[in-house]
Amino acid sequence: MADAQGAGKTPVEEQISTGKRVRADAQRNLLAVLRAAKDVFAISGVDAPVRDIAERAGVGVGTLYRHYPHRADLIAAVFRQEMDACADEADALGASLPPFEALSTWMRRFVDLAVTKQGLAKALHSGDPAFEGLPARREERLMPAFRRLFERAAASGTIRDDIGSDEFVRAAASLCLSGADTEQAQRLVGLLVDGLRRPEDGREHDDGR
Amino acid sequence: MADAQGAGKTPVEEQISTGKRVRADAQRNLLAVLRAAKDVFAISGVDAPVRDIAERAGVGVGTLYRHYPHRADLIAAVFRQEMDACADEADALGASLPPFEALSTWMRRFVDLAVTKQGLAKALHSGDPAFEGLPARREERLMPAFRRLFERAAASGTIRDDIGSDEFVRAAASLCLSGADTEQAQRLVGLLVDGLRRPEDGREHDDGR
DNA sequence: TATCTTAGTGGAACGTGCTCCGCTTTATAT
DNA sequence: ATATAAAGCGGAGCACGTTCCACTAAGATA
Repeated sequence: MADAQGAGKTPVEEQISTGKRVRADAQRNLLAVLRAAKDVFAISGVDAPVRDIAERAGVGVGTLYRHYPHRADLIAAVFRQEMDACADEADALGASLPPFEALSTWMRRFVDLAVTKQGLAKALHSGDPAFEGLPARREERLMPAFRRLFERAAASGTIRDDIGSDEFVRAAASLCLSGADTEQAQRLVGLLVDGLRRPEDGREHDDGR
Repeated sequence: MADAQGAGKTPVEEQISTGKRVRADAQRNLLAVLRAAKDVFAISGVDAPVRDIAERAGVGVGTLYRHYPHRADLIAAVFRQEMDACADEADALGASLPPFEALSTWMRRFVDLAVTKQGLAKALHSGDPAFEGLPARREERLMPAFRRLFERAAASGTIRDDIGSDEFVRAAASLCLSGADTEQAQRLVGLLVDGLRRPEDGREHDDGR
């Protein structure tokens, strides 16, 4: 049995970190497959034919299987990749936009990710070992990136101070995972974000009913 | 989508009970498929090719799919069938053998069933709606049949009175489901059954260490 | 630069699930 | 008994997953 490399490292990282020689074309192909898979999954869902992915990546199916022996490996790799990208973007937004705008912009990005995850939810809960590392990755990479954005907004005084970052993001996630499509989820989470914004001074609204 | 008929009724029962006309050949084929599936599952596991089952039953794959649109339907039907047969046998044994012998003989039969179920365990816990009715069936048909045997043995005074029927059968089941093969499970449950037998009068063994 | 070694490639080929539809068999009406 | 309707049958055919291995070309060696 091929060892499922799980969600801890990409195959390339794996190979590099274990000191093995990695051919340049192999790296290229790996990346092409990953990108193709991301697209195809988005278009046709995670049950899309392997051949479609291989074709889009411009490689043979054999190559695809070489890198990702099981479909779950590929799904995990794509998802991990997207989580990382989303986390990176949090930092980028934090460095380029004012606190509240960075947060609200990033939340839209997060919704995209979370809605996608919906389709993966069944797979995620299948107990497949390939998915084992994903929750940890979320906690260790995605959530901290989010918290930095949130806390910066909090420190700037532009958001309410009676909502915790964790409960906020959990609420957003549950909106996304409740069966809504992207449009609807964006709208609902948008409400949440608006609600988070601290009212303008002197125009506080009456939340005491 | 064809309606999964679940584990509540066999398709034939379904058709008869809904007053629909059922052709004789359809009934024959249905039974043949069920028997073939039982055999093939036993030989090759529940992932055996559909074609193998159809061939053994002497029907085309189309016929098989007509009766059991999803593999889970077939598995559920086979398993339900076996549970019922096992329950029926409890009553038959109860009517033809002395209390303790009836119980101990039936326990061997039960082990066969339970060990088989091991292979199905993953499928059972997959959440497939086809399996929904099975646990209920076990409680409503198999367990009562067992309890009748057990209580008859208890009433006849041939077994200890400090063990409940439920804990006893649960213990037996857990021995079967712990990864043992049939041989081993039979031996272990045999121990359990021997332990259940009330010691001969005047030759009580010292269980107080 | 020319040669060698072998990691890596790609796609033919095979096994399987599942569908589709022309044909067969059964049951009913006459 | 015969004709008619349709339930049911079976297996060819297609899509897909997965394996296998002859071939290609990247990188090491001299």
